[in-house]
Formats: sequence, structure tokens, C-alpha cells
Amino acid sequence: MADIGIKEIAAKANVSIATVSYVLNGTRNVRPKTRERVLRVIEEMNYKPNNAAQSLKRKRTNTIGVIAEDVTVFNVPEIIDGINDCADKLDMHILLTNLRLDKRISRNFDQVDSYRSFAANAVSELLSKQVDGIIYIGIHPRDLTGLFDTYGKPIVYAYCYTQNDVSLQYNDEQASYDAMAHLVKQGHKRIAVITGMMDSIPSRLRFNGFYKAIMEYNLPFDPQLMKMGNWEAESGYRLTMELLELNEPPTAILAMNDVMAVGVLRAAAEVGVLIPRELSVIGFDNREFSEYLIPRISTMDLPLHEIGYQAMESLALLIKGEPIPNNPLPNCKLIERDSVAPPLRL
Amino acid sequence: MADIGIKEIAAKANVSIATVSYVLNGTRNVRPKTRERVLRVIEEMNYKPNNAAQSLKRKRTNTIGVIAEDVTVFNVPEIIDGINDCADKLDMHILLTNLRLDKRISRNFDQVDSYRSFAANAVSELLSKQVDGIIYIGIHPRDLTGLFDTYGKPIVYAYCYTQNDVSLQYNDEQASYDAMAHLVKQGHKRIAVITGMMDSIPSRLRFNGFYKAIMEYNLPFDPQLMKMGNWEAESGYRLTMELLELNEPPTAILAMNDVMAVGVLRAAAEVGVLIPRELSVIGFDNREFSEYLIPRISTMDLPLHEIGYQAMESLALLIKGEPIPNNPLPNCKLIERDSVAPPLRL
DNA sequence: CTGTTAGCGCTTTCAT
DNA sequence: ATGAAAGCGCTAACAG
Repeated sequence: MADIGIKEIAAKANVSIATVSYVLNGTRNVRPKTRERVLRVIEEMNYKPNNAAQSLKRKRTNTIGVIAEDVTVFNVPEIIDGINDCADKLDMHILLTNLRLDKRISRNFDQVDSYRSFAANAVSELLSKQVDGIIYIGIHPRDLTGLFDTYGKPIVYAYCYTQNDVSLQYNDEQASYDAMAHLVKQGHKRIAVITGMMDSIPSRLRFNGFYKAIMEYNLPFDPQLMKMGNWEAESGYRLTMELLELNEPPTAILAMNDVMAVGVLRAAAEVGVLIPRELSVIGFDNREFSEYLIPRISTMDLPLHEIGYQAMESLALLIKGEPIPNNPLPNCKLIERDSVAPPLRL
Repeated sequence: MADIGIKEIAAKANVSIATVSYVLNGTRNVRPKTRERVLRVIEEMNYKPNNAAQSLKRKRTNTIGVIAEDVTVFNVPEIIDGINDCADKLDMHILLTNLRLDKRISRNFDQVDSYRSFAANAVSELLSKQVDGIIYIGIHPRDLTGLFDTYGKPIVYAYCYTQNDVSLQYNDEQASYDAMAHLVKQGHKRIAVITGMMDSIPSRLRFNGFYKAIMEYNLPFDPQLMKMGNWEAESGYRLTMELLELNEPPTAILAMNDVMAVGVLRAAAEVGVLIPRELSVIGFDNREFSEYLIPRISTMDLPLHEIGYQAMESLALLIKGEPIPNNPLPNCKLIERDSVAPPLRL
């Protein structure tokens, strides 16, 4: 393709560059014959409009910046996929920035200052690139208010919270409520929960859903059945051991993520408790590995694709200056597999 | 930030726009005092050069296009991470295109025509965006020669092959040889292999490594020990069953991916064969789930990050018109976990 | 050391 | 229905 521009096309088609521009953009009526001639030349010479020039003129790049805290963390690729899915339809492009946060600060999200500069730099470069807007993808749902300033550029946050901008999450409360409902429907009454770190928003939301189910289904509210984990498999293992030693152990465990559910499996295997016959387990996140475990565990699937899709939709609206409709939070979906069964009749 | 450009800066700093440009780019000596004044104004007004204008002028965008066949397939995020890691250092940016191939055509890679247009479109848009080069990330190593034309723009392929362009893979042969060596060192002699689809390049390469180890270590070459799988867990399961029914069953199995290794685990569990005590297993790919299985399986880790990093390095060289050094294929790394032990003494 | 100015490739107003 | 020409915000001769 090289260096052919609108000028070359105009010359070869015997029209002015303006006309070429008109047929290119459909901005004005062009005599069909002329139009076809131009189109043919464009085709022949394999001409592609120079987007840098267009952007300069139009003050619009049709490109958004996506800042991912870490593309290698499980939730991010699906969200990007959703963004992409929608961006394709809107003819938008994606400038991707990867903060590599997981490698750089691991899980120390509280040390905001250690990554604020990464984020601010990313925004700065994106702004320089004249993106029409920005989507920020978190790797852990938390409040990110005030992380950086976009100087008026539209931004939407996905998989995290913020007070002054649009942010997309999913319905954590409904998710754990649904998981509980499923267990209850199987006949379970003594259901234990292993939470994530309680300083995390999803942990608290999921606990709310758990609690709501306890109340609505009139289940025994037994503090011994509520264990605080830390998202890691080891905590699932340890707390399951404790649960199994109870005088009246639970017949089912709701683990707030699939990783801790692995710990439940390990503990059960070690003590010789059969899953799901003697103990049901349900996880959270629908991580890839959850279906490769033995037994394959039932889990709550996160609407990641939809979060990405909606984030892009909302951003497009923001860019056009239109109001964002108040969408309900997308729901999680129960994936039924082999780790849940009715409790053993006594 | 809005509409402040170099002109506003120049005015406020009492210099010409040229001078502003000079301090911005360090293209020419500027009197320190002037320089500082300009810098201060830039800072104050939070000015960011308009990249569209720069690109138009410089005929260089410092942006590369990355075409990912599918960002949700396991190998892709790590490769993107590697590209990013390197791109950051070179001050390059990434325009990401996601072909969503896994959703659109699943695994029917042979029907090239069904996705050629997706790929060609992606290239076309990237070219229009004036990217300096392109990296194409495959989701399955195969020959992609002639998939599309980049009209002279530099391109490098990652995780796939091509005959006329630079492409980055990893050393499959060494990987399976190393896996075998590890098994041999533990004392295994009767080692079975469960291959992937034999129309796939990695399958054949991995088989070569397996065969080389058989020869070099003088292991029995027993056709009964070589099973052709299809990458899926079910085939791992079925073939393991066959292997276990042999008069003289293997003491170790090399599965050509972790998914089939799951099948091995399931079969062993079903027949009551203890892993690793009675049967050792080693997988391939170091998929996330491999460390959550019970037992955690040993596996070969793919140098995905490095492939991405090298792809970016090579592309940068190509862009500068410099020759690509002939790097050796990056190696896979054995991840030792709990699925390998010395064979039972008879 | 600093300023003037001619484009980069396009869109769009204003003429015709 | 078409064209001429004025920029978009910047870089880089060229001139002083």
C-alpha cells in the first residue's frame, strides 16, 4: 500500500480530493458513475484512508483506551472479549494498556500509591493518543475513587467501584443467594459458608446473600457454620477440617471462590468424606479448573463478558454525551456439576 | 485538558511553537532558562502533545497492532503480557484486535476460509490506523502462510508458523525430551505417551522428543505404550484405561497436555490406581488448573511470556529495518509437583 | 539559540 | 454535483 493517499486516488479517478472524500464518507451525493469510478480506483490501488489524518481533522479517533490491571488474571480476558465484541459492532478500536499489577504489587491493593503512578501514566499516554474514552478493568472489586484524573475524558470502570464515575459490576448478593437456594432445594439445612477476606466488597455482598437466604428459608443461624477464609485453598482446607469436626457438621459448604473449594475437596478427601454424597460443595467464579476437578464442582459463573460489553456500551453513550440507562446489575449463573447432591437421610 | 495545543503553550511561555516542539522532543538545544519556562507552562496547563498530529507528521505511530485469534484462550494473555512488557520498554503502544476465533469457528482450523476474512479485515483496519507493525497471536501452533497480506508492513507471528515471515514458537521437542528425562531419572522404564491429534505440529514435535528419549535412554520401544489421543480429557481417560489393562502396564504416562492428564487422573481414580505411587503422570502446558488437581500434577510450562517478549523485540527490529538475530527457540520448563514418583519396586 | 513557515493526509466550508 | 482551499496540531527545514 505504501504512500498512496487521497491525492493519488483523486488524480487517477479524475476528480478532486474532495469528491474522493465524499464517496469515502458518504457525506454528500455523488453521481453514481463518478462514485463507482472512484470506488474502483480505491479498490485497485488498495487505498486505505490514513487514520491519523482523519483523527486530526475529526477530533475523534474511534479508539478507546483499555487499562487492564493485569491481563493474566482470570477475569480480565473475558471482560476484554466483551468489550471487543461490542467495540466491533460500534466500529471502535482498542488501545490496550496492561498495568501488570499482579506481578508488580501482587495483592497489596491497599498500597494505592505504589500503583497510582502506573495508572496515571497509562491515562496520560492514552490521553495523548487522543482516545475517545477509557475503560479501566480491575482485578479485584474495590473502590477506586480518586485513583487518577482523566481531565474530562469519559471513563467507565469494570469489575471495580468508583463514586464519581460509571462503574460496572455484577450482582454478588443474588449470586450467593441463588447458590444457597439451590442447596436448600436439594434439601440442605445446615449449610456452612467459607468467606473470602472480609475487607473485600464481594465477600461482604456474598455474605449478605447468604444471610438473606438463611432468613428467608428459616435455616438455623449457627455462627459455628460461618468461617472466615482468605480466598486461598489452604484456608478452605483448614476451615473445612474445623467444620467437619463439629458435633453437628454441615451437609453443604458454600465456598466464596473456587480456589477455596479446592481446599474443601482436599480436606474431604483426607478425612474420607465423600463429595457430594456426604458433603455438598458449591464454589464461586467458575474458574477454568473447576470443571477439571474430581468431582467437577458446581459453581457460580460470573457475567464477565456482559460486564465488558456493557462497559463499552456505556462508554459509547458517554462519548456521545447521552445519558446512561440505569441497567440492573448483571447476574451470575449457577453451573450445576457434580459436587452437589441431596443430604444423606439420617 | 481539552483544547490546549502547542500554540497555547508557546503563547503563554512567550516563545514560538517551534521552540516548544524542540523542548518537547529534545531535537535541538534550547537555553536552559527558556526550556524550563516552557516545561513549567506545559506542566501547569497539563499539556499533552496530540499524537494524531505527531503521527501524521512523523509517519510513525509508535503503535503496533496485535491480532489475537482469541484472548480467552489460555496461551494468549501471557503472550500479550510479554508483548506489553517489551512494548513498555520501547515506548510502544498496542492496538488490540480480538478475532474471537474460538467462539466463531471453535477448533475447525482447517476451514481457513471461514476466518480469513476476519483476519484480513483486522489487518486492513490496523493498516488504516497506521500501525508500525503487527503481531499475530495464534491459539494453536500451525502453519499460517498466506493467511493475509500486510502490504509490506512488518509482521511477526507468535505461537504459530509461517514460511515467509518471522514467527516465534517454543521448543516442543526439548520439552517432551526433558519430561521423559525426568521420568527416567526417577527410575521409570516403561513409559507410555498419550499424544494430541497427530495432524498437529506440537504433537509431532513432542513425539519426536519422546522418541529421542526412548532411543537415547535405551528404553523399550513398545507400540502398545503409544496412544493417540485428541487433546480432550475423555481421550486421556479412555487410553489410560487401555494402558492399565496391558499385561505389563506402564509405570508412567506422559500426556501431551494437562487436559488429557485430567483424564489419566480420572481413570486411575476409578480403577483404584494410586498416583504417583503406582503410576506417575506428567502433563503439558502448565495450565492453571494443573496445580489445583489432586494430586497436583507435574507439567511442562510453556515460555509464553518470552514468546511475546521476543515477538515484540523482533518486530521492533523489523520496523527499524535491522536484521533479526537467530535466537534459539525458548525452552519449556518442568514444573515438579506431586504426580511423579519412582516406580514401585517389584 | 530561536522564529517562520511549509506541509503531513484528510474533512469540510464556501464557491461554482 | 463537484472543486478550491483553509486548516486540524504538530515537526523540521530554512532563515536569521
